[in-house]
Amino acid sequence: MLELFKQYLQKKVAITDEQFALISDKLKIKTFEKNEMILMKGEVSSHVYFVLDGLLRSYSIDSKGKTHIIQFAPEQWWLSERNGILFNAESEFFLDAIETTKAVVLPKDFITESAKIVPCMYELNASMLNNAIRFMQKRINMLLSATAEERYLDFIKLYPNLTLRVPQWMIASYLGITPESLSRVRKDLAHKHFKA
Amino acid sequence: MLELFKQYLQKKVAITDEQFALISDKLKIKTFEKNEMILMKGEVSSHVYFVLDGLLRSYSIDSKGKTHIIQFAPEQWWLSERNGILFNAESEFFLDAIETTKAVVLPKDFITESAKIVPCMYELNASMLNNAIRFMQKRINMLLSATAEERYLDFIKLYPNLTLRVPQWMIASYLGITPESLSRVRKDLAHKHFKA
DNA sequence: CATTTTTCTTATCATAGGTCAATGCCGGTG
DNA sequence: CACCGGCATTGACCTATGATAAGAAAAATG
Repeated sequence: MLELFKQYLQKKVAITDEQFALISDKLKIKTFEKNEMILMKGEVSSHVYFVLDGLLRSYSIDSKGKTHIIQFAPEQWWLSERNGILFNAESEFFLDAIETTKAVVLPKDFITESAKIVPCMYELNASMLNNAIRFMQKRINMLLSATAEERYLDFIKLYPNLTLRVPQWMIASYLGITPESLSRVRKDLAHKHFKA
Repeated sequence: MLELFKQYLQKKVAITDEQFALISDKLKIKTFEKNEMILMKGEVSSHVYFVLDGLLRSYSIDSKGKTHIIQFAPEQWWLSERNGILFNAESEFFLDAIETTKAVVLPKDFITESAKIVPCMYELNASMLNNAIRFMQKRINMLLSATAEERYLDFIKLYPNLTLRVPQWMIASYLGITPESLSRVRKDLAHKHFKA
C-alpha cells in the first residue's frame, strides 16, 4: 500500500525509489473502520494523514448540537489538526472516517526529518500547504458571496464523485445549510433542467 | 525598516544577523499609498508581502458588484496570491492597501533561495502556512455555524484594533453581511449591554 | 470652515433559508 | 419478511438577514 504513497510523491517531486526507502520507515498505514473516530475535540493530535483509499472528514459540533463539516479528505488528500501540530494544543475539531479508509499516518515531524535526507520534501510540503490555502480562500469566498444553490453547483463541480459517495445531509453541512434546504435546492435545479 | 522584518524572523527562528544580511539583498521595501491597488483580478502575481506598517487586504467582487473581503493583513501579517505563486495563474482576487502601508516584498522563490543559506527558513514557512490554515478553518467554521452577531463578537476579539481602523462596511464585508445588518447587530449589542 | 463625499443609522418591506412536523423510502438486521 | 433507524422530501410557518430609500453624522477636501 505504501507503494501508492510513493507514486503520489514521485508525481509531485523528484524522489527516487532509494530515497523513498530511506524515509518510509517512519510511515505507518492504518485502516479506519466506517464511522470510526480518529480524533475527538479536546484531544491533542500529532499526526498527519494521507488518504490512500476511503474518505475522512473533520468537523465541529456547535452549541446546539449541529455538525459542521470543515473538510472532506478523499483519496490523495491530506488531513490533519493544526492546533496539535503547531502548538501541542487541544483540537477544536473532530476527525473521523466516513468510509472504511486506509491512510498513511505521518508523525508531525516527518517532513522535517525526511527533508534531512530528501531536501525536496520541503518543497512538497510548501506546495501542499499553499494549495490547501488556495482551496480554503475559494471556499470562504463562496460562503461570503454565493447563494446555497451556487455553492451546491460549485460543490458538484469540484467533488463530482463525493456527491455520490456521501449522504446529502453531509453535503448540506459542508455547504452551511440544512438538509431540508439542500433538498429544496435540488428540486429547483431539477425543474430548471426540465425547462431547458 | 528591514530591521523590523529581521526582528520578526528572529522572534520566530534562530537566524543570526550575519545570516539575515546574506538573504536580505533579495528583499525590497515598498510603500503603498492609501487605496492603492496592488494586484487586479486576472493579473499574475509573483510576490509575497509582509506588512511592516499599515493595512492591506485581499478581496473579490461578485457578479452584482459587491465586494467580499477574503483577508485583512495588518502589521506582521503576510499577504499573497496563491494562484500566481503556485501556478503562474491569474488571480481571482484583488489586493490593495486600506491604509498607507510599508511592506517587505519577497519574490516568490525567496523561501527556497534563502533556505539554501539559512535552512530554518523552511520551518518558518511551514509554520506560517499552517497557521494561516488554522485561522481559515476557524473562519470557515464561524461562517458555517455562527450568527452575524456571534461572528462580529469573534471579530472584535480577534482583531480589536482593526475594529477601530477600518470602516464598518469593510467589517461587514469580511463577516459576510451587509453594512445595514452590522449596524443592527451593533444596536442590539448596545441594548444588551445596558440591560446587563 | 464650508462643501462634498463617504459612512452610519433607521425604518419598511421582501426573501432565502431555518424550524418543525409528517410522510415515505430504502437498506439493514433479527 | 417484518420491523427499525437513518435519510430524503414536502409543506406550513417563522426569522435573520437582504434590499431599498432616506436622513444624520462624520470625514475628507478645497
